[in-house]
Amino acid sequence: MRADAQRNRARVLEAAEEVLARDGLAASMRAVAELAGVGVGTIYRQFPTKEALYQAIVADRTRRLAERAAELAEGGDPGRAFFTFFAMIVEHATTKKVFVDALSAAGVDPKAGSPDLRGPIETLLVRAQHAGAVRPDVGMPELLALLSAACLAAQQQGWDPGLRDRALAVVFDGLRTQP
Amino acid sequence: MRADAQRNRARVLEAAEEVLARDGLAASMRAVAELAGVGVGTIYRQFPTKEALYQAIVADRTRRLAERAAELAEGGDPGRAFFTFFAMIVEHATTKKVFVDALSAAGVDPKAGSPDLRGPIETLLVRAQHAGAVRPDVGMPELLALLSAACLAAQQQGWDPGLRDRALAVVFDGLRTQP
DNA sequence: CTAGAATCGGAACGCGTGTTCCGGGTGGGC
DNA sequence: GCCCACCCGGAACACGCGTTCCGATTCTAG
Repeated sequence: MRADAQRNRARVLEAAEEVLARDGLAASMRAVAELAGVGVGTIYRQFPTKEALYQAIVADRTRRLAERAAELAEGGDPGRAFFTFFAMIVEHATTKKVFVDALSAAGVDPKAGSPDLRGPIETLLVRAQHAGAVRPDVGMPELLALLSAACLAAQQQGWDPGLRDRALAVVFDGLRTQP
Repeated sequence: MRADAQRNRARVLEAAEEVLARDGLAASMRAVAELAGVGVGTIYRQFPTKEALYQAIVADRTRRLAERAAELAEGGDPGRAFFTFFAMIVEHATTKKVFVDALSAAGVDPKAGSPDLRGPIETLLVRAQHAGAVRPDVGMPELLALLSAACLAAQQQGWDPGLRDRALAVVFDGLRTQP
C-alpha cells in the first residue's frame, strides 16, 4: 500500500469519526471529504460504500466498549459494574451520534447489529442478578429496550449531565431488586 | 370556500395522517398526494409548506391527547391516572411516527413544542405526587426525558405490546415512591 | 532519474426531495 | 345555461445526496 494512500485512509477515518459523531448516519460523504482535506473519490477507494465507512467506525467503537465491559465483568461489585456500564453507554450516546443510529438500526434485527456488545452486556446482567443487585424478572429484551431508549433520548435531545444522572437514577431504581 | 376544495382538504389531511404515521417527518409530499388521489399543487394550495401540513396534524393529535389528560386529571385515583396517561402516550408513539418526531424536535427547545401537553402532564404529575403515588424528587425535566425516551425507543424499534409493558413496568417502579 | 502504475481530486450522473408555475378544467352566483 | 373566478394536476426547477469516472498528479521500484 502506497504511503500517501495510507495517510489519507487515516485522515478519512479521523474526519469520519468527527462528522459522524456530530451528524449521525445523515452525515454526507462530501462533509467527511472536506474535513479530511480529500476528494470524495479518495474515500471510495478505501471504503466501497458509505455504509462500509460507517460500519468500520462503529465496529471499532463497539469493540472498545466490549473490552471495557469485559474489564468491568471481572472487577469487584457486580451491581456497581452493571450500572456503571449502563451509564457509560448512555454517556457515549450523547456525543457519538452514529453509535446511537447504528444501535437503533440494530434493534430491529436482533441477529445483526452488535452481537459483540450483546454478550458482555448479558454477562454483566446475570452477574448483577446473581448478586441480588438487579431484579431477576428483567431479561435481555427489556434491558436492551431501556438502554436503547436512554441512548436515543440522550442523543436526540441533548441531555445535559445533570438531567442524564437524574433520569438514569429513576431507571436504575426500577431495575434494582424490589423489597 | 369551494366545495371541491373543502373535499380535497379533508382528503389531504386523511392521507397525511396515514402516511405520516407510517413514515414520520421523512414522508414525502408526493406520497401524501398520491394516497389522497390529488396533485401536489393541491396540497400547497391549502398548506404553504410541508412543515405546516405536519404541524396541523400534530397539533390536532396533541389537542386530543390534552383533552384525554384533562379527563384523567379529574377522575379518581391520581396515581392510576398518571401512569395510564404515560402508557397511553407511549402506545400512541408506536403507531404515530410523526408524533414522536415532533416530540423529539420539541424537546430541544422547552419553550416551543407542545405547551398544550406540558400543562396537563404537569397537573397529572403533581396530583400523583401529592397522593404519594410518585416520588417527590422527580420534576418535569426528568419526567419528560423519560417519556421521550420511551416514545423514541418504542417507535424506532417497534416495541411489541408485551415488551412495552415490561419495559414500562421497570420505569414505573422507578417512578413510584421509594420505601 | 525515469518510467509506469497506483492514487488523487472533483466534475458529472442519476435519483429523490420540497416547492413553484401555469394551461386546462370545474363550481356556483346570476 | 353561462361565464369567470377559482382550483386542479403534474411537469418543471433547484438542490443535495451517494456514487462513478477519468485526466492530472504523485509515489516508488529499478
